[in-house]
Amino acid sequence: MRISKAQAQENRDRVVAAASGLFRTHGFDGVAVGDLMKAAGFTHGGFYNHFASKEALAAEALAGAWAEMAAERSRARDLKQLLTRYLSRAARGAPAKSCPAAALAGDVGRQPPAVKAAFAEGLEGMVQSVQEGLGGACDQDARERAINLVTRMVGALMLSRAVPDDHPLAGELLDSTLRGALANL
Amino acid sequence: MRISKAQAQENRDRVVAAASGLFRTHGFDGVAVGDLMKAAGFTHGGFYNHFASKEALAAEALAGAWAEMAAERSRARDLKQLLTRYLSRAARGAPAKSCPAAALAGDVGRQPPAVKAAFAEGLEGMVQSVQEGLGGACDQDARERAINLVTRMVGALMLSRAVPDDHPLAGELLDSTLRGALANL
DNA sequence: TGTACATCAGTGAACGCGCGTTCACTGATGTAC
DNA sequence: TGTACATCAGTGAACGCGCGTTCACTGATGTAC
Repeated sequence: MRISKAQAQENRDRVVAAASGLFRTHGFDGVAVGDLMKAAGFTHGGFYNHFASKEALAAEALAGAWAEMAAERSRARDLKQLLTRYLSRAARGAPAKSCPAAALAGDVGRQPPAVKAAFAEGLEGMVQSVQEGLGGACDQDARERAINLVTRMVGALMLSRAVPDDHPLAGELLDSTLRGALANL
Repeated sequence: MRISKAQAQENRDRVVAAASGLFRTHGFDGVAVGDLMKAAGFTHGGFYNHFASKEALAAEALAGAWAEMAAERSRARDLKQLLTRYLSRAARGAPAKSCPAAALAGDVGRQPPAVKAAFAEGLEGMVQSVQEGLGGACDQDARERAINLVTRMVGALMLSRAVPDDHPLAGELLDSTLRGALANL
């Protein structure tokens, strides 16, 4: 049952979107090709009509997740609002919709070069947009400050998720990092 | 071919030690029970004489990795030396021997409670020993500063590993974070 | 514009493979007498 | 202290299962005339 080219493209996009969320929630190895296709509303067999491999989709889904994040960053009023949202309980509990770095950096470290490259590109975009939020200065110092902010954000969110929900550190990591980061703006 | 109790305990320790390194390098899902036993010099069948499940070993190996890290922390002259080593190229390239948080925080976020609890305990120890390194103050402010330092360290090392080896960010994340952290001591 | 045929997105069964775990077995160790 | 037997750490084959990927098939879409 062949469908129109436009429909096929839309279906493909649906798979990438589903993968973008599922990978962030369960990790690359925690989601099977069949799960991805089912989440998009299809059966697993058609997967290879669209993607060369699961790995190829991983790189694409990662890029898509970064694009989502970039859009959300540009919707933030200022850096303070961005940080407050980033280091929130809501973000901690919704990895599917939040930062790819905090959700997948560990996994990506063990992925093939294509995935690492997609990750690096998105991360570079995050650093640059944080740097812009810092006031627009483009010198070396501003970039260093941006990188310092990014490493704190990602580290705190990731560590908070690694700790049991009811452990004191779960909230403390978010709150202390937010306070510390805001104080340094 | 039964062996002595002392020997059995030593063998068990060898498996935990091997797991501690392999898990940090390849992630929990990246190492099979057979790989672990082979690395310790055994065949896979005997695994369940020592451990209830792979998950049980994961929690134990994580605790072991944290103990290793704690020992290394106490060998450092001061916080400056600790940070310099933590955020080094050598540490980036040797996950098997370096911080469990930077190597496994992502994985742990998707592991069962027992593993998360072991992780949290080790992380709390890291926070406390960094706080001690900050000068011994025990007030709330000192703890917050310690947490801010820990999130930066872990975030930077993890992100650096997620980026291709030859990408500018790989070194930049380590260097900028180190400079920024040292400036804030 | 209408017709005949090639294309190809989606289906679901099937593939080989590696995984975590179980099991019968071995034989030196530990123990009861 | 010596003997007989139970224990159990380690072996390697086997288990069921889920994975990524392949394949023959379907039938509406796209295209050539």
